[in-house]
Amino acid sequence: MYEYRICMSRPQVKRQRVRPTREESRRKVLDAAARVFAARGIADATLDEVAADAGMTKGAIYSSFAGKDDLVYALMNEHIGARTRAATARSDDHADASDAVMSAGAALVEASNRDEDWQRLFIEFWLRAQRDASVGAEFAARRKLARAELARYVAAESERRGVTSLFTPDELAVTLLALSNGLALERLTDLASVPDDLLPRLLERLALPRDEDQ
Amino acid sequence: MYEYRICMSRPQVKRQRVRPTREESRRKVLDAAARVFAARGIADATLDEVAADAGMTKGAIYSSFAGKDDLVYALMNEHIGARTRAATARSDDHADASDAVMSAGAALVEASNRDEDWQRLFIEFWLRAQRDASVGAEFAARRKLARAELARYVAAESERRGVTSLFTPDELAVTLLALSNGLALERLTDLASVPDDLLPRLLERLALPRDEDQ
DNA sequence: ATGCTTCGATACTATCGGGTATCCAGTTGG
DNA sequence: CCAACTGGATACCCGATAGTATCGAAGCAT
Repeated sequence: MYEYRICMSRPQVKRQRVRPTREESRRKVLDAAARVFAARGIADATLDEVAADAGMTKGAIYSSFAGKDDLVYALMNEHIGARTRAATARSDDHADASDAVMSAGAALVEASNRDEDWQRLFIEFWLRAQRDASVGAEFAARRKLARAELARYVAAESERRGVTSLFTPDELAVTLLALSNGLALERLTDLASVPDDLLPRLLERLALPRDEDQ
Repeated sequence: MYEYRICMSRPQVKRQRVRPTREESRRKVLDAAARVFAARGIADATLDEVAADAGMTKGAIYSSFAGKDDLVYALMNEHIGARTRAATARSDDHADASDAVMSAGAALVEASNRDEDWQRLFIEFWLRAQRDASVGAEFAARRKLARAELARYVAAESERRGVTSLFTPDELAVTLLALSNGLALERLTDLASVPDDLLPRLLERLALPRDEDQ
């Protein structure tokens, strides 16, 4: 139980840290913020709550972040980054184009249903972006990137499979984002209003070409 | 210029009111609230601002409303009622089903683009409904009614025209709502991301049957 | 070791905004 | 014309919360 050696000779891992590094604290604060914001909403959550959830005090937050805004911003950047990465790195091992679209749609629905909290948070952040010009500009820029990336993916896939939709890749990309958010809005209002297979079926209808070319 | 008669004999319209009736005040407050909430958001707007915009003081608001919540609620009820009425009373004088869908979609886009403020307000109210259970229940109930009405309309139209979509009227209804909101979200983030003809074209593709029945 | 730096806790301030108590003046009924 | 009533103005309260000043303690470098 007693680690005499640590006291008697210089241990190889220096000595046990008592104070966490700034990065550790920053992480804890961010994680706590994610939880508290999700549970209570950004506007209603207080820094004291976030700090308490992180097992610290407000002082710790102000030590690592410029203020509440900065914290929110950092959190959103992280989340959006992660989501983008997850969305781009999906496998596509379906021979049939229809199957591929359906399964991609199903995966999207599942992901979206899994963290409803984040959906709400996203909407709240969107609202914030609408009211605050500087946040809005940054938000729009990031969103544009996400759209472009999605459009590129759609274009590559349809090229590869040799199918052409009625809609351009850009149009499909923005439609996908819109449907994803719009259906989530309805679903969070009333679970029963949006069947799980709706989005996949919509995507299939939209992404695939007419059966008979007109 | 001088209305002697009014002073010399009892006028038929009693005497000119100096103090407005409660209904008049209520109206002025509601109108002011619509403006101020639209401009600054519900959460950020203060009752003092609303009162000032109405040319009154906070006391007047508390004389006609139980509090800020009550005011917000009354305003939303009015707005949603008006919107629903406007949506249901639309004419349909297109022989071709495709034309009909496209023009209905175009009208919807135009209406949605016209009052962006209200779109934002709607989203903010949605968020409020998400956080507050009692508001949420009421909101969900109203939304359900709107969906059902829309679905009934879709069903009647497709019956009349003898076309059957891949999707049920209920599915089309919720999809329409979702697309409308989702695309508005994207458009308010970045005007250029959503061309005006996108929604009509999407609706046409979704509402009309396959060209060749599979 | 020693002194300088940094992290974070504590305690405080400032501000803001919803809500309320009170009072005055316009209205209405008799 | 007077008395009772009521809508609205004024001034206040009070809770909440973002932000800050300060200080002790932990760590790091020489």
